[in-house]
Amino acid sequence: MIRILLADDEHLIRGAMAALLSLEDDLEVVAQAATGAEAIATARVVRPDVAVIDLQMPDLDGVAVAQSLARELPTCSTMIVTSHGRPGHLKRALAAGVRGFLPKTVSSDVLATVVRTVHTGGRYVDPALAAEAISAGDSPLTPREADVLELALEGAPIEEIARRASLSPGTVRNYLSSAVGKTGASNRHEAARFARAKGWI
Amino acid sequence: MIRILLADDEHLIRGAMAALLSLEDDLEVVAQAATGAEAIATARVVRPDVAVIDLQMPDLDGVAVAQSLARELPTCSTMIVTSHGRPGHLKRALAAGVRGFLPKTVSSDVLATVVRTVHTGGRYVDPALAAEAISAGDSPLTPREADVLELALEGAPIEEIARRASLSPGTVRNYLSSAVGKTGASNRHEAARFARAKGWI
DNA sequence: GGCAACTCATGACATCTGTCATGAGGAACT
DNA sequence: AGTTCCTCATGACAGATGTCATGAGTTGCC
Repeated sequence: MIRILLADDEHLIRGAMAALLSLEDDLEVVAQAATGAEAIATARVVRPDVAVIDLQMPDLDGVAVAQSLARELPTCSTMIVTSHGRPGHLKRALAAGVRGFLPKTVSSDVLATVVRTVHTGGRYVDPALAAEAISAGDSPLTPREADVLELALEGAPIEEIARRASLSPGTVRNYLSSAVGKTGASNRHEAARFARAKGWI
Repeated sequence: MIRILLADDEHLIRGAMAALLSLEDDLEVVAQAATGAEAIATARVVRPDVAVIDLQMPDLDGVAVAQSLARELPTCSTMIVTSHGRPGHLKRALAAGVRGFLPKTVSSDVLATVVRTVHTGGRYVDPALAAEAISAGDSPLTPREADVLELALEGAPIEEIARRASLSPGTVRNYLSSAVGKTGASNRHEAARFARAKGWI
């Protein structure tokens, strides 16, 4: 019997996935959590075999949870399910020791199969997401460029970005100009959206 | 027995919700669809009592589906479930004749209850979403301002917005300037994000 | 008919942004 | 020690953008 921890902030989906997994004879959902913090706390107590974590949760993001779990419970395999598969997340997730990475568009059969796969030490990444990640390539942005571009995401004026990054406005413009060049965009807003889509920020 | 059509592009969630609803004695999921078009086509054939539609789907948006269903199958009550509850959608949905509007954070009990409620002619809107919609208020934007602002969402330069809206660049700047003033933003990108958050575009 | 609101446009002006040249300082690698 | 890259900064310039005044044409309402 594989003991599973399920974490997703959407009750409906969490409950539904629990119902699905419980239909399998060899799977058992032993705990559920609605936030990242709750997931970690619960995992410490119930020590599940496999943790199925939603990528986007109100507090901690799924990858952060995976990182904690990998450190605290090495025997627990973590897999992530997500609605919006952005390439950058996959890369971060694998680096955090995640063993499975799936979009929520997969069927329940696949979900159950992957739970078994990661439990026996295997890995599974959704082929479509993997292809996307490969085609997205590595980020050409320097760390600082990425920082600044991220602050530009919400549409703030340069003045504010400079304050929030503790940089001079001129420097901010230089980084943004460089980022715009690297992304092929025609202004920082387009560049920011592009970089976000590629998972670079 | 209430006959239900379920539409959601995420297999996992659709299958899971179907499993949950089927646990109820008086509910029966008679059809499932992964896209808006598919949902409409299927509904024409199976003529369900209640349609449970996801708001965001690859082709048609949930509200558009609801509109078609209301016209073609007046006996079928439509309800919408969604992950990201933006105020504007709720307003549009109610205008389209949707009888139930829920975030996916609700429990399965609530889902089943609401299915029964809309089937008997009642209405149900999640209280939190309703509150949000009220606090968002009515859009102060004129239709054209909203159009132009929407084109500005992706960060395109004015030149391109003008082409896509078939307007002169000067006119586009006027509309955007007006929209920026009304939203209290400091540039069109911030204004666009703000308006989107309020559900105005 | 008169009024108000919306749509579309032009021109002028100030400011904001994007681009480029340039340079100092630090870290990493050979 | 030399090279390369990143970080941070300044100054200058052109072009993009935001703001304002103004006006013509349309529609809907009283």
